[in-house]
Order: sequence, then structure tokens, then C-alpha cells
Amino acid sequence: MERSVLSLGAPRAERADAVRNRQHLLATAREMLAEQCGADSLTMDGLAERAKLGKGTVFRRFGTRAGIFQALLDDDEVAFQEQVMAGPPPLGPGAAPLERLIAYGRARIAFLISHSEIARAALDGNQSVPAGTETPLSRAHIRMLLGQMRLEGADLDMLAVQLTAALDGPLLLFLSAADLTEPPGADARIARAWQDLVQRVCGS
Amino acid sequence: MERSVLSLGAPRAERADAVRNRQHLLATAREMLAEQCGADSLTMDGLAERAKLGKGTVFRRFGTRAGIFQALLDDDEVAFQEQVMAGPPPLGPGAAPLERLIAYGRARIAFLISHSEIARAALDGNQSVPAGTETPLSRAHIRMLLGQMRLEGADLDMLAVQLTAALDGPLLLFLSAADLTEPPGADARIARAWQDLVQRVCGS
DNA sequence: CACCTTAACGGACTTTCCCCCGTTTAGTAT
DNA sequence: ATACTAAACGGGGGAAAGTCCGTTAAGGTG
Repeated sequence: MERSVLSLGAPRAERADAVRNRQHLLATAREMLAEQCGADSLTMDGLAERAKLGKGTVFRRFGTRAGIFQALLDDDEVAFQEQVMAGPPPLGPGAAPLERLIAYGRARIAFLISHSEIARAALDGNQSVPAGTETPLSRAHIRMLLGQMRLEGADLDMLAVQLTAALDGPLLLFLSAADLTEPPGADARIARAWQDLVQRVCGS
Repeated sequence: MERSVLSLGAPRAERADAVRNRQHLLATAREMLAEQCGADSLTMDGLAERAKLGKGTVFRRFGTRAGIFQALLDDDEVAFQEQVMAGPPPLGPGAAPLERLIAYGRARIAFLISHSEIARAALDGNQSVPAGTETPLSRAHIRMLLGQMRLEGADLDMLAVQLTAALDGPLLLFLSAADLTEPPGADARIARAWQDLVQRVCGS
């Protein structure tokens, strides 16, 4: 009858073995990624075999190859969001919105650079089904900070989308992987550009 | 000896039959896209068969599946750039840089919306090799317009990248294909947001 | 504790991308 | 005109993504 006191909104919680297998697959994927570096040496068949599971299971859990990388990214992003939601002030709550926005950009740049391999692999021509959560945390956070500022006559939702794109785009789409790590000051330059951009947008 | 009076910089011009085949393949691809609408019903094998050419030829010309869509896009973009480089003033030369920047955004939004299917298909997990010219025209044009303004102490190259991302990103990554055409005023809203953004960035 | 429903599992099968390399042909110099 | 060279063509084949459906077992019910 009352299927549990704890919430679980729509259908039912994930079954226990499913959770176990998801964890196991994620861990195995990390192992494989760590050993033979190289984004695309991770194949679905290889992962299934190494994890001692059927291929069907892998696809059931992640839907698509990109889904694995998205899951991996989401997983790491939890720790990152922790810092943002409840960390020390420049990044966490307690500073002025503009300060936080700048700090957030800086932090996200660092995060994406250190995960560029995975992040790129998570982009692929057909997500939708089960996994993909198109950077909604980043956008939502930026949206919130914008809401705390006095920006008259602006479409804040749209502005948040634009800023998210301006932040992620240079890293994911417009710079090749080589450019990211090679010029030693690249991240600093991107961070400075981000600060400059948001200061201009939000009125110095 | 002198291999031609006409330039052809580095290695040698494309051979005549190669050009013919490229054109033919592009045309055939457009036919197939027009008939059975649907981005991914276009397969390399199908294209080769319909064009009465070998599969190897198709891959030689375009390198990868995404390469076809990039080529298609580049092709259409020529006409678009025509308008930008030598068209009537708000978009073409003759207006103030800020005006042109706003007009450019508006035009590019319209262009991308009308090509969203192809544009999305042109994004894929491994370009680089032969075809991909990652939106360099857009970035270069924005960069040029920024150079004509008085923006003190800004990293103009980086700013151009950011604005390009802010322009393309919302359309390619952050809005699903359904959202693009469904709310009737979506393009107008994006255009207004673009205008607002560049006015803020460039000092109202 | 036995039963029943519903979801997860497994792995064979299909489709499609892309590489490879022998063959053919365009373009050029003699 | 002929010979030569470098590039384009062709299509067979391997590898990996994604699908399908019969089988198994988890978690709840009487």
C-alpha cells in the first residue's frame, strides 16, 4: 500500500541491484580511463566485459555512450556543487553576487579544464533519453546570482543561458584540447576574460 | 613548370573530378534530406549508393559523417557571408560597429534556426581532420567589429570567442530542437537578449 | 513462507561508421 | 602523343553502437 514514507515522486525507487551495478560500472569506467588514458578507448563492449556484466545492462543504465560520460561528470560535479552551495565565501554564500559570479566562473573553468576529456566525450549527437542533464546546475546558479543583482530590464533567464554558454563554450567547443593545457597561462586568461565579461554585463 | 598563374597557395588545387564529385555528393545529400526529412536517416552508405559512388570516395571527401553536414553548412554560409561582407548597411558595411554587431546577431540567429537540424548534426565527437572549420567566420567577424569600437582594456580575441559562444550556444546546445520552432516568439526573444547583451558589454 | 508482478539482466543481432589498399584516372612534362 | 606521377576511386572488412526479447530474480503481498 503506502509504498514508503520517504518521498520518491513518480514511479518507484531504483532497485537495489540496479544501484549496485551503476556504481560498479562507474567505478570500472574510471579504472579503464585511468589506466589506458585516452577518451575513446572506452568502449561499451569493453566496459561490459571488464565489469562482468552484459552489454544490455550497460545500455539500460546509461542509454548511450555519451550517457556514461555524463554520469561520470555529474558524479564529480556533486563535490563541486558542494563547494558552491555551502563552501567558504568567495565561491560559497556570504559574498556579493558579483563576487560570487566571478569566483564561480573561475572555479568552473578549473573544473572543466581538469575534466575536459570527459566533458567533451559527454557531448554527442543524441542524448535526451535517460542521462543528459545539460549543465542545468551551472545555469541555475548563474540565474540565481543574477537575480540577486539590480539589473533593470534584462531577460535574466536568457542572460543566464548566454553567460553559461560564454563560460562553457570556449572550453568545450571553441578551443581544442591541445590549446587547453599547452599555453600555461590559458586558464588564467580565460578567467580574466570571464571576470571582464561579467563586470561589463553587470555594470562594472 | 610554373604550375599556374592563379595562386593556389600550398600543395595544389583540388582535382577536377574531385570537385565534381564533391558537388554531386552535396547535391545528393540535399535531395535525400529534403525527401525523407530526418537528420540521421542520411547514412554514408546510403549516400554513396544513391550518388553511384564508392563508399571510400564519400569518406575521402568528407572525412567523417559530421563532415558532410559541416560542408553543407559552409556551403550555405557563403551566401550568408555575402550579405555580411557586402550587403546593405545595417548588416553590411556602412553602419556603426555596434549596430552591425546587433544586426549580425539577429541574422545569425535566423540562419541557425533555419539550419538547426544540419547544424546539430555537424557537431560530433571528432572533427579536426579535414572538414571542420569551427565557426571561424562568425568569430572573425565579431572580432573585427569589436576592434572598431573603443573598448579599453579588453582581451578582444577572448571576448569574440565568448560572444560567439553566447550567440551560438543557446541555439545549438541549450535549447532542444522542439523549443526552437515551437514558441512562436522564441527567435525574437533571443534576438532581444543578444542586443541587450552586446549593449551591456560595449557600454550601452 | 509461497506467490506474483515488475523491473533488471544477458547476449546475440543489426546497423553504420570508418579504415585500408589495390586499381584507375586526371594532369603534366618530355 | 606518350609516359609518368600523384591523387582519386571502389568496395570489402573490422569494430563499435545500439536494439530486442527471452530469462532471471528482487521486492512486495496475502
